[in-house]
Amino acid sequence: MFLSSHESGVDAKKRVSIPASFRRALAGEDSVFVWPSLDKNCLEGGGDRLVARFQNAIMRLKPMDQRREALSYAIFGRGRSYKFDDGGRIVMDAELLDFAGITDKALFVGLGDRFQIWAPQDHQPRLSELQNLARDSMDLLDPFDDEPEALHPR
Amino acid sequence: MFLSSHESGVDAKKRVSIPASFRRALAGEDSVFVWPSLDKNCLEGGGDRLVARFQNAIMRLKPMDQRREALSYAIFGRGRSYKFDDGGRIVMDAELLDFAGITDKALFVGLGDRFQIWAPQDHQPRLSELQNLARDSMDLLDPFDDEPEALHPR
DNA sequence: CTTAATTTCCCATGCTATCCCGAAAATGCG
DNA sequence: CGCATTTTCGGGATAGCATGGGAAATTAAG
Repeated sequence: MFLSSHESGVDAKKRVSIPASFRRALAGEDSVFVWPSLDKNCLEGGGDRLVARFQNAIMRLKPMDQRREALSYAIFGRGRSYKFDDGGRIVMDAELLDFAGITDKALFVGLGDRFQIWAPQDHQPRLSELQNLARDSMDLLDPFDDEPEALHPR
Repeated sequence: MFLSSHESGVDAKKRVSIPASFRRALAGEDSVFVWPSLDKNCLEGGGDRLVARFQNAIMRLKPMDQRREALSYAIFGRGRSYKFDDGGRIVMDAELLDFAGITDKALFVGLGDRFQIWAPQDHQPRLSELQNLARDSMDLLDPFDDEPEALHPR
Protein backbone atom coordinates (compact mmCIF):
# COMPACT_ATOMS: atom_id res chain seq x y z
CA MET A 1 0.00 0.00 0.00
CA PHE A 2 1.41 3.37 -1.02
CA LEU A 3 1.55 5.66 2.01
CA SER A 4 2.91 9.12 2.76
CA SER A 5 4.66 11.63 0.50
CA HIS A 6 8.31 11.90 -0.50
CA GLU A 7 10.23 14.39 -2.59
CA SER A 8 12.91 12.94 -4.84
CA GLY A 9 15.51 14.57 -7.07
CA VAL A 10 15.66 14.22 -10.86
CA ASP A 11 19.22 14.18 -12.18
CA ALA A 12 20.60 15.15 -15.59
CA LYS A 13 19.94 11.67 -16.93
CA LYS A 14 16.27 11.93 -15.89
CA ARG A 15 16.77 9.34 -13.17
CA VAL A 16 14.39 9.41 -10.20
CA SER A 17 14.55 7.41 -7.00
CA ILE A 18 11.28 5.65 -6.23
CA PRO A 19 10.81 6.08 -2.46
CA ALA A 20 11.97 2.96 -0.64
CA SER A 21 8.61 2.54 1.10
CA PHE A 22 6.86 2.55 -2.28
CA ARG A 23 9.24 -0.10 -3.55
CA ARG A 24 8.40 -2.20 -0.52
CA ALA A 25 4.72 -1.70 -1.30
CA LEU A 26 5.43 -3.24 -4.70
CA ALA A 27 6.32 -6.41 -2.83
CA GLY A 28 9.10 -7.93 -4.86
CA GLU A 29 8.12 -6.57 -8.24
CA ASP A 30 11.16 -5.15 -10.00
CA SER A 31 9.26 -2.60 -12.05
CA VAL A 32 6.61 0.07 -11.75
CA PHE A 33 4.01 1.27 -14.24
CA VAL A 34 3.64 5.04 -14.78
CA TRP A 35 1.07 6.89 -16.90
CA PRO A 36 -0.20 10.45 -17.29
CA SER A 37 -3.18 11.21 -15.08
CA LEU A 38 -6.42 11.35 -17.06
CA ASP A 39 -7.69 14.48 -15.34
CA LYS A 40 -4.80 16.28 -13.63
CA ASN A 41 -1.40 17.42 -14.77
CA CYS A 42 0.50 14.86 -12.78
CA LEU A 43 1.66 11.30 -13.36
CA GLU A 44 0.25 8.24 -11.68
CA GLY A 45 1.95 4.96 -10.88
CA GLY A 46 1.30 1.53 -9.53
CA GLY A 47 2.21 -2.13 -9.66
CA ASP A 48 1.25 -5.17 -11.71
CA ARG A 49 -1.96 -5.61 -9.80
CA LEU A 50 -3.25 -2.22 -10.78
CA VAL A 51 -2.23 -2.72 -14.40
CA ALA A 52 -4.07 -6.05 -14.44
CA ARG A 53 -7.17 -4.30 -13.09
CA PHE A 54 -7.00 -1.72 -15.88
CA GLN A 55 -6.43 -4.43 -18.44
CA ASN A 56 -9.48 -6.36 -17.25
CA ALA A 57 -11.68 -3.29 -17.17
CA ILE A 58 -10.66 -2.32 -20.70
CA MET A 59 -11.08 -5.85 -22.07
CA ARG A 60 -14.65 -5.87 -20.80
CA LEU A 61 -15.51 -3.12 -23.28
CA LYS A 62 -16.55 -4.12 -26.78
CA PRO A 63 -14.01 -3.59 -29.57
CA MET A 64 -16.12 -0.96 -31.30
CA ASP A 65 -16.77 0.96 -28.10
CA GLN A 66 -14.78 4.13 -28.64
CA ARG A 67 -14.04 4.32 -24.94
CA ARG A 68 -12.00 1.14 -25.21
CA GLU A 69 -9.48 2.67 -27.59
CA ALA A 70 -9.48 5.95 -25.70
CA LEU A 71 -8.66 4.29 -22.39
CA SER A 72 -6.14 1.93 -23.98
CA TYR A 73 -4.35 4.86 -25.54
CA ALA A 74 -4.49 7.09 -22.47
CA ILE A 75 -3.16 4.38 -20.16
CA PHE A 76 -1.11 1.96 -22.26
CA GLY A 77 -0.29 4.15 -25.24
CA ARG A 78 1.09 6.91 -23.08
CA GLY A 79 2.25 4.92 -20.06
CA ARG A 80 5.46 3.02 -19.51
CA SER A 81 6.77 0.24 -17.36
CA TYR A 82 10.08 1.07 -15.70
CA LYS A 83 12.54 -1.37 -14.21
CA PHE A 84 14.49 -0.28 -11.15
CA ASP A 85 18.25 -0.02 -11.27
CA ASP A 86 20.24 -1.47 -8.39
CA GLY A 87 19.70 1.73 -6.42
CA GLY A 88 15.93 1.70 -6.83
CA ARG A 89 15.79 4.38 -9.52
CA ILE A 90 13.97 4.56 -12.85
CA VAL A 91 14.87 6.58 -15.95
CA MET A 92 11.83 8.58 -16.98
CA ASP A 93 10.82 9.66 -20.48
CA ALA A 94 10.94 13.30 -21.42
CA GLU A 95 7.28 13.07 -22.55
CA LEU A 96 6.03 12.04 -19.13
CA LEU A 97 8.20 14.56 -17.29
CA ASP A 98 7.00 17.31 -19.62
CA PHE A 99 3.38 16.31 -19.17
CA ALA A 100 3.67 16.86 -15.43
CA GLY A 101 5.98 19.86 -15.72
CA ILE A 102 8.65 18.06 -13.68
CA THR A 103 12.20 19.34 -14.00
CA ASP A 104 14.56 18.77 -11.07
CA LYS A 105 12.25 17.64 -8.25
CA ALA A 106 9.46 15.08 -8.18
CA LEU A 107 6.91 14.75 -5.38
CA PHE A 108 5.60 11.22 -4.78
CA VAL A 109 2.17 11.12 -3.12
CA GLY A 110 0.84 7.82 -1.84
CA LEU A 111 -2.86 7.17 -2.48
CA GLY A 112 -3.26 3.60 -1.26
CA ASP A 113 -3.60 1.47 -4.39
CA ARG A 114 -1.54 3.88 -6.50
CA PHE A 115 0.58 7.00 -6.21
CA GLN A 116 0.89 10.33 -7.94
CA ILE A 117 4.04 12.12 -9.10
CA TRP A 118 3.83 15.91 -9.07
CA ALA A 119 6.01 18.86 -9.84
CA PRO A 120 6.18 20.14 -6.23
CA GLN A 121 5.05 23.65 -7.18
CA ASP A 122 1.91 22.26 -8.85
CA HIS A 123 0.85 20.17 -5.89
CA GLN A 124 1.31 22.73 -3.16
CA PRO A 125 -1.64 24.98 -4.16
CA ARG A 126 -4.00 22.00 -4.03
CA LEU A 127 -3.39 21.20 -0.39
CA SER A 128 -5.86 23.47 1.36
CA GLU A 129 -8.66 22.63 -1.04
CA LEU A 130 -8.04 18.89 -0.62
CA GLN A 131 -7.99 19.25 3.15
CA ASN A 132 -11.32 21.13 3.18
CA LEU A 133 -12.96 18.60 0.90
CA ALA A 134 -11.70 15.78 3.10
CA ARG A 135 -13.14 17.44 6.22
CA ASP A 136 -16.54 17.82 4.54
CA SER A 137 -16.46 14.19 3.43
CA MET A 138 -15.62 12.65 6.80
CA ASP A 139 -18.94 10.88 7.15
CA LEU A 140 -18.10 8.71 4.16
CA LEU A 141 -15.45 7.03 6.28
CA ASP A 142 -17.94 5.40 8.67
CA PRO A 143 -18.52 1.70 8.35
CA PHE A 144 -22.04 0.59 7.59
CA ASP A 145 -21.95 -3.06 8.39
CA ASP A 146 -18.79 -3.62 10.36
CA GLU A 147 -19.20 -5.20 13.73
CA PRO A 148 -18.18 -3.07 16.71
CA GLU A 149 -14.77 -3.58 18.22
CA ALA A 150 -14.33 -5.57 21.40
CA LEU A 151 -13.68 -3.68 24.61
CA HIS A 152 -10.79 -5.98 25.48
CA PRO A 153 -9.33 -7.58 22.33
CA ARG A 154 -8.26 -11.23 22.34
CA MET B 1 2.32 -6.08 -23.29
CA PHE B 2 2.62 -3.27 -25.86
CA LEU B 3 3.21 0.01 -24.04
CA SER B 4 4.02 3.59 -24.97
CA SER B 5 4.46 5.17 -28.40
CA HIS B 6 7.54 5.33 -30.61
CA GLU B 7 8.22 7.01 -33.93
CA SER B 8 10.35 5.02 -36.34
CA GLY B 9 11.82 5.91 -39.71
CA VAL B 10 10.90 4.19 -42.97
CA ASP B 11 13.87 4.01 -45.32
CA ALA B 12 14.00 3.78 -49.13
CA LYS B 13 13.77 -0.01 -48.94
CA LYS B 14 10.56 0.26 -46.87
CA ARG B 15 12.35 -1.07 -43.81
CA VAL B 16 10.90 -0.13 -40.41
CA SER B 17 12.37 -0.76 -36.99
CA ILE B 18 9.89 -2.38 -34.62
CA PRO B 19 10.48 -0.66 -31.26
CA ALA B 20 12.66 -2.82 -29.04
CA SER B 21 10.08 -2.78 -26.24
CA PHE B 22 7.46 -4.15 -28.65
CA ARG B 23 9.82 -6.91 -29.71
CA ARG B 24 10.34 -7.78 -26.08
CA ALA B 25 6.56 -7.85 -25.65
CA LEU B 26 6.50 -10.50 -28.37
CA ALA B 27 8.50 -12.66 -25.98
CA GLY B 28 10.83 -14.58 -28.22
CA GLU B 29 8.62 -14.68 -31.31
CA ASP B 30 10.68 -13.80 -34.37
CA SER B 31 7.79 -12.34 -36.34
CA VAL B 32 4.86 -9.98 -36.03
CA PHE B 33 1.45 -9.98 -37.71
CA VAL B 34 0.21 -6.73 -39.25
CA TRP B 35 -3.18 -6.01 -40.82
CA PRO B 36 -5.17 -2.95 -41.88
CA SER B 37 -7.43 -1.59 -39.14
CA LEU B 38 -11.08 -2.43 -39.78
CA ASP B 39 -12.36 1.01 -38.87
CA LYS B 40 -9.49 3.52 -39.00
CA ASN B 41 -6.86 4.40 -41.54
CA CYS B 42 -4.00 2.87 -39.61
CA LEU B 43 -2.42 -0.55 -39.37
CA GLU B 44 -2.65 -2.86 -36.40
CA GLY B 45 -0.20 -5.48 -35.25
CA GLY B 46 0.27 -8.17 -32.67
CA GLY B 47 1.77 -11.54 -31.86
CA ASP B 48 0.79 -15.17 -32.19
CA ARG B 49 -1.52 -14.99 -29.20
CA LEU B 50 -3.66 -12.30 -30.73
CA VAL B 51 -3.76 -14.04 -34.10
CA ALA B 52 -4.88 -17.22 -32.34
CA ARG B 53 -7.65 -15.26 -30.61
CA PHE B 54 -8.87 -13.93 -33.95
CA GLN B 55 -8.64 -17.37 -35.46
CA ASN B 56 -10.75 -18.87 -32.67
CA ALA B 57 -13.37 -16.15 -32.87
CA ILE B 58 -13.68 -16.57 -36.62
CA MET B 59 -13.83 -20.36 -36.42
CA ARG B 60 -16.80 -20.12 -34.09
CA LEU B 61 -18.84 -18.63 -36.91
CA LYS B 62 -20.71 -21.03 -39.16
CA PRO B 63 -19.10 -21.65 -42.57
CA MET B 64 -22.09 -20.15 -44.38
CA ASP B 65 -22.14 -17.06 -42.20
CA GLN B 66 -21.06 -14.29 -44.57
CA ARG B 67 -19.37 -12.52 -41.68
CA ARG B 68 -16.91 -15.39 -41.40
CA GLU B 69 -15.53 -14.79 -44.87
CA ALA B 70 -15.61 -11.05 -44.39
CA LEU B 71 -13.56 -11.17 -41.20
CA SER B 72 -11.18 -13.79 -42.57
CA TYR B 73 -10.48 -11.66 -45.58
CA ALA B 74 -10.15 -8.38 -43.71
CA ILE B 75 -7.69 -9.79 -41.18
CA PHE B 76 -5.92 -12.74 -42.77
CA GLY B 77 -6.47 -11.92 -46.43
CA ARG B 78 -5.08 -8.43 -46.17
CA GLY B 79 -2.66 -8.90 -43.29
CA ARG B 80 0.91 -10.17 -43.37
CA SER B 81 3.33 -11.85 -41.04
CA TYR B 82 6.74 -10.21 -41.02
CA LYS B 83 9.98 -11.75 -39.81
CA PHE B 84 12.53 -9.48 -38.17
CA ASP B 85 15.96 -9.00 -39.66
CA ASP B 86 18.97 -9.12 -37.35
CA GLY B 87 18.45 -5.47 -36.44
CA GLY B 88 14.80 -5.92 -35.47
CA ARG B 89 13.36 -4.43 -38.65
CA ILE B 90 10.66 -5.63 -41.02
CA VAL B 91 10.19 -4.82 -44.71
CA MET B 92 6.65 -3.62 -45.21
CA ASP B 93 4.44 -4.00 -48.27
CA ALA B 94 3.53 -0.98 -50.34
CA GLU B 95 -0.17 -1.94 -49.99
CA LEU B 96 -0.16 -1.71 -46.21
CA LEU B 97 1.91 1.46 -46.16
CA ASP B 98 -0.42 3.05 -48.69
CA PHE B 99 -3.48 2.03 -46.72
CA ALA B 100 -2.21 3.97 -43.72
CA GLY B 101 -0.70 6.80 -45.76
CA ILE B 102 2.74 6.11 -44.32
CA THR B 103 5.72 7.44 -46.24
CA ASP B 104 8.90 8.20 -44.30
CA LYS B 105 7.79 8.02 -40.66
CA ALA B 106 5.71 5.45 -38.80
CA LEU B 107 4.23 5.99 -35.35
CA PHE B 108 3.87 2.85 -33.23
CA VAL B 109 1.20 3.14 -30.54
CA GLY B 110 0.99 0.44 -27.85
CA LEU B 111 -2.52 -0.58 -26.82
CA GLY B 112 -1.82 -3.45 -24.45
CA ASP B 113 -2.69 -6.59 -26.39
CA ARG B 114 -1.91 -5.04 -29.78
CA PHE B 115 -0.43 -1.92 -31.33
CA GLN B 116 -1.32 0.53 -34.05
CA ILE B 117 0.93 1.97 -36.77
CA TRP B 118 0.01 5.47 -37.89
CA ALA B 119 1.26 8.09 -40.28
CA PRO B 120 2.22 10.63 -37.58
CA GLN B 121 0.23 13.44 -39.19
CA ASP B 122 -2.94 11.30 -39.13
CA HIS B 123 -2.66 10.38 -35.47
CA GLN B 124 -1.89 13.78 -34.07
CA PRO B 125 -5.35 15.32 -34.70
CA ARG B 126 -6.97 12.46 -32.78
CA LEU B 127 -5.16 13.10 -29.53
CA SER B 128 -7.35 15.68 -27.84
CA GLU B 129 -10.54 13.77 -28.61
CA LEU B 130 -9.10 10.51 -27.31
CA GLN B 131 -7.88 12.20 -24.17
CA ASN B 132 -11.27 13.80 -23.47
CA LEU B 133 -13.10 10.54 -23.99
CA ALA B 134 -10.66 8.73 -21.72
CA ARG B 135 -11.13 11.33 -18.99
CA ASP B 136 -14.91 10.97 -19.19
CA SER B 137 -14.60 7.18 -19.02
CA MET B 138 -12.30 7.01 -16.02
CA ASP B 139 -14.93 5.46 -13.79
CA LEU B 140 -14.90 2.33 -15.91
CA LEU B 141 -11.42 1.59 -14.58
CA ASP B 142 -12.56 1.27 -10.99
CA PRO B 143 -12.55 -2.16 -9.43
CA PHE B 144 -15.90 -3.57 -8.42
CA ASP B 145 -14.98 -6.47 -6.24
CA ASP B 146 -11.26 -6.31 -5.60
CA GLU B 147 -10.08 -6.97 -2.12
CA PRO B 148 -8.13 -4.18 -0.42
CA GLU B 149 -4.37 -4.27 -0.45
CA ALA B 150 -2.34 -5.38 2.56
CA LEU B 151 -0.68 -2.65 4.58
CA HIS B 152 2.56 -4.56 4.88
CA PRO B 153 3.01 -7.04 2.04
CA ARG B 154 4.73 -10.40 2.51
C1' DC C 1 19.93 -17.06 -71.81
C1' DT C 2 21.57 -12.69 -70.38
C1' DT C 3 20.91 -8.60 -68.08
C1' DA C 4 18.64 -5.51 -65.00
C1' DA C 5 16.00 -4.68 -61.03
C1' DT C 6 14.54 -5.92 -56.72
C1' DT C 7 14.82 -8.25 -52.41
C1' DT C 8 17.32 -10.46 -48.69
C1' DC C 9 21.06 -10.86 -45.76
C1' DC C 10 25.07 -9.11 -43.30
C1' DC C 11 28.19 -5.80 -41.34
C1' DA C 12 29.38 -0.94 -39.73
C1' DT C 13 28.47 3.16 -36.85
C1' DG C 14 26.82 6.83 -34.01
C1' DC C 15 23.80 7.28 -30.40
C1' DT C 16 21.27 6.34 -26.24
C1' DA C 17 19.96 3.71 -22.45
C1' DT C 18 21.32 0.38 -19.04
C1' DC C 19 24.33 -1.52 -15.74
C1' DC C 20 27.80 -1.17 -12.20
C1' DC C 21 30.53 0.90 -8.66
C1' DG C 22 31.00 3.96 -4.98
C1' DA C 23 30.35 8.42 -2.36
C1' DA C 24 27.27 11.24 0.24
C1' DA C 25 23.23 11.83 2.89
C1' DA C 26 19.63 10.29 5.81
C1' DT C 27 17.74 7.20 9.03
C1' DG C 28 17.56 3.98 12.84
C1' DC C 29 19.72 1.98 16.98
C1' DG C 30 22.23 1.42 21.06
C1' DC D 1 25.64 11.36 20.75
C1' DG D 2 28.23 8.12 17.75
C1' DC D 3 28.01 4.07 14.94
C1' DA D 4 25.75 0.99 11.52
C1' DT D 5 22.45 0.40 7.99
C1' DT D 6 19.59 2.01 4.51
C1' DT D 7 18.65 5.16 0.96
C1' DT D 8 19.73 8.56 -2.43
C1' DC D 9 22.50 10.29 -5.99
C1' DG D 10 26.63 11.07 -9.28
C1' DG D 11 29.68 9.35 -12.95
C1' DG D 12 31.92 6.13 -16.04
C1' DA D 13 31.96 1.66 -18.59
C1' DT D 14 29.20 -1.35 -21.29
C1' DA D 15 25.71 -3.19 -24.06
C1' DG D 16 21.75 -2.62 -26.99
C1' DC D 17 19.25 -0.04 -30.44
C1' DA D 18 18.04 2.51 -34.70
C1' DT D 19 19.70 3.24 -39.11
C1' DG D 20 22.68 3.38 -43.31
C1' DG D 21 25.07 1.03 -46.94
C1' DG D 22 26.74 -2.81 -49.67
C1' DA D 23 27.16 -7.75 -51.35
C1' DA D 24 24.75 -11.90 -52.48
C1' DA D 25 20.59 -14.11 -53.95
C1' DT D 26 16.34 -14.07 -56.18
C1' DT D 27 13.06 -12.53 -59.43
C1' DA D 28 11.60 -10.12 -63.49
C1' DA D 29 12.45 -8.31 -68.13
C1' DG D 30 14.43 -8.26 -72.64
